[in-house]
Amino acid sequence: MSLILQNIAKHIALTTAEQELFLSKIEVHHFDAKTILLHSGEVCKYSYFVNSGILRSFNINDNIVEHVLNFACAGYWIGDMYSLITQKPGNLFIEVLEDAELALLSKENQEILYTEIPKLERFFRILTENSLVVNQERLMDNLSLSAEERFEKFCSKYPTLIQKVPQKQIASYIGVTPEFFSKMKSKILHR
Amino acid sequence: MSLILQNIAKHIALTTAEQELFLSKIEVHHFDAKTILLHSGEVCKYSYFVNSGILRSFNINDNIVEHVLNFACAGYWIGDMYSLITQKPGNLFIEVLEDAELALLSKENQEILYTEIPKLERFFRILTENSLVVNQERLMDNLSLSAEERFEKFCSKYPTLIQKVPQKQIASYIGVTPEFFSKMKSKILHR
DNA sequence: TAGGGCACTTAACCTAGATTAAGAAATAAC
DNA sequence: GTTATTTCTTAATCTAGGTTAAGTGCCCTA
Repeated sequence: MSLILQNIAKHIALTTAEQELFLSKIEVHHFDAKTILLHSGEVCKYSYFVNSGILRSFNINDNIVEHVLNFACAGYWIGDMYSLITQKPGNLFIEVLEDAELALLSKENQEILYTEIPKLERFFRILTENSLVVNQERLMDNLSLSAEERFEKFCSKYPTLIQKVPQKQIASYIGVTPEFFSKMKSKILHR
Repeated sequence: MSLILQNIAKHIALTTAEQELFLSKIEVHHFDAKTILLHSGEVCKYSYFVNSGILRSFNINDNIVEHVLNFACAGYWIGDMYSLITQKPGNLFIEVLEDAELALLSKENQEILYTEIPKLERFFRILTENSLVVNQERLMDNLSLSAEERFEKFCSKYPTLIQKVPQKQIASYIGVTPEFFSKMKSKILHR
């Protein structure tokens, strides 16, 4: 069974017919690393489910500094939630960091699926709740932990990412400059 | 019509019977300022909808420093989302800051309502999506804006709160110490 | 009406992390 | 295989915001 159906099955039970309907509403595509799926200023039309590869969402401040909002690897969804909801231009970029196979669910198809398989409201509610919890924890961590502690948490939470994404992006995710991150890293190693 | 039904009506349409069913599943109570509705370490049993008054959720770090996660005034929901979802002990406190009338929706009744009025899945999905968007923006703000800029945003977003909640709690919400907040405030005034 | 706490202010000093800059190492491009 | 570009490191210097501490005003409640 496809990863996305496994993902759904963790929270709700779909009949075979519903599964087929769901699959008929998504498009699976391959994207090369460095592809930008969404630019700041565009309206986000899709939720992206990651079958394989790694993506990130980020914004750019004053045309200079990047800030990573999220990483997504296999089994995760990613998108610009603000832009998806409002269908107004967002300020996020979504980029492929490592060659990826993605399942694209368009906003329109998502709405169609909600009416045809109301159970999916439940699925996406649960998904969103979980994201919210993770986000709230990260927010509190940013308010209360040191950069080093945030890095430790990142390591235990996303052990696979550390080898795979450029460390300046991890620095950005935990909220420090690449230079400070490098200093911190060598400080940790030398003890 | 009660505030909570108006709130729901913004996103989904309930029949009169459904409205009555919904109301039968919530308890409306009055709480005095300073009441702690939820302590860190407890399992959160209710979502709280604010009819009037002001609440906040916060955690306490190393038994010393408070960090405000959210304020809630009339028309807002508040709870410990992590604990509500998992039904495990959370680390948030929920406190009444200003005498409040609250509608309490227990986790069990919420689940019952989901089965009896499936449309409510949609309502709470939308609610959670909106919270997530707000949270993500706050996270990015904490990564990219100065304390002063965060304060300005807070002022334009929650103008009513500034007069009503102790400023050390606003300081905590935007992520600075009360001392620095005070310094910053007088700097802003003197120009 | 006193007095014990909070909330707020002010000021001196301190530090985690930013900035700037320049070189080394790794990737990518040709 | 060489050059160009990006990433990472190191180090000096700087600053936003933290810490400590002492003092002021203000509810409270007795």
